[in-house]
Amino acid sequence: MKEKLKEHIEKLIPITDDELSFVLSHFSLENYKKNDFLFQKGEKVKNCYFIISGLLKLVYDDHDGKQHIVSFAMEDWWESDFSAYFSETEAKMSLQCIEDTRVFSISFKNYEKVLTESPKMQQFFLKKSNLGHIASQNRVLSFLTSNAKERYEQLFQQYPILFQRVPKTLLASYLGVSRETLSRFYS
Amino acid sequence: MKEKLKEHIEKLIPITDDELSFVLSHFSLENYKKNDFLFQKGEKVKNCYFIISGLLKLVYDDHDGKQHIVSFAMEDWWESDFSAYFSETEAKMSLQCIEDTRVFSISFKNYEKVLTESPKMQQFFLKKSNLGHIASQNRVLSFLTSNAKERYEQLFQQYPILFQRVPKTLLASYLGVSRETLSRFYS
DNA sequence: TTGTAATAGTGATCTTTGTCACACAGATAT
DNA sequence: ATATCTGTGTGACAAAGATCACTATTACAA
Repeated sequence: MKEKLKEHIEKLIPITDDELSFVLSHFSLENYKKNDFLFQKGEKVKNCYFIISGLLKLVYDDHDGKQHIVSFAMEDWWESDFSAYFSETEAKMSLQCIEDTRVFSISFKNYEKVLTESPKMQQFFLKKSNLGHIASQNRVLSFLTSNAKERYEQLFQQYPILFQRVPKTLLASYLGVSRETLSRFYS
Repeated sequence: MKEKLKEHIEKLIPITDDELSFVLSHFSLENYKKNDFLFQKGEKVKNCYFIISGLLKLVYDDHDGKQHIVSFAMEDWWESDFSAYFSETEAKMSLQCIEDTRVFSISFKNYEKVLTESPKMQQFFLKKSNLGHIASQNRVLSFLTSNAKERYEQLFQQYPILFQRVPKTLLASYLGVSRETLSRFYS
């Protein structure tokens, strides 16, 4: 468990065991069951999560009650409603388990503490944030350059595992296409 | 000019004049004319830019030769092909002036130097990166939840100034809609 | 075990958006 | 001054995708 986070951090920044235990002391280990919410729309978002195992969806509910999946979060991902987390306000999205899930959770206060006391972790979070920004920009790009079928094929190439773990209906609402249209792409 | 960058930084992090001059010594002031490229697809991306005045487009050219606008960059914005900049590789996008433009430019080496020697600037860039990530995610969300006309209206609400400074053809390619369809939205 | 969700596939039809063709105005260069 | 390029609007038609209706299968809870 601790190893998982250590390996994850060391992909970007080398870190000693001492530093790691300092960092870990600011996280708490939490377990959730399928369909549990880590937070819901309208609630204050107190935590950011590192996913140790399991699978989640970050969902936006529009005015018609339709669900839109902003992202799937898997092992080794960080997830939250970052807008709400960093500004300590109410979530406009919900984070819900698709499978039983285990996470390390960090409060905003602790996040700030880790940042100020560990330059390495600040470097780590900066790199991580840059990568997140780039990933979102690439997703924008796929909406600009590709039609629904192409986006489906790109997703299949990038995360084939999702097609085994996630109902097609959810994939559709991640791709921005109706479930019927998605279904016709592979029939 | 220096004032502009100082005010910009201080929106997120207080900074002394000494720190500012240290930071500024790592930037260089550059001027470009309408249609000039700051970098083009395929070139190494050596710099990241803070825009003092003017207007730019970050463009992705697809295999059919169609242009897609990933973002417009205005006064007070930071822009680059961040994926290429941070990994010191070739641009997959181009950055081109829509108007005459004045920027502060910072090389990747200098960026890293500023980060390691100024904790405040590291804080600043972290916050900035988080905001960039959130903005991109919101753009994804608008593709998921809204049709072309709604996206057009959202853009008009958020950046009315663009509609005076940018040809409709470019707005269309930012919104992910054909120029003809865009034209029909307000006629 | 039986009834109820949730998931998935598919035909028919409607709506949105893209593409092609053309006209025209304004800017810019020679 | 005139030719050329850019930007824009619009009609006609084609294509992509959404919606609605119905069916079937599987998973799961009482």
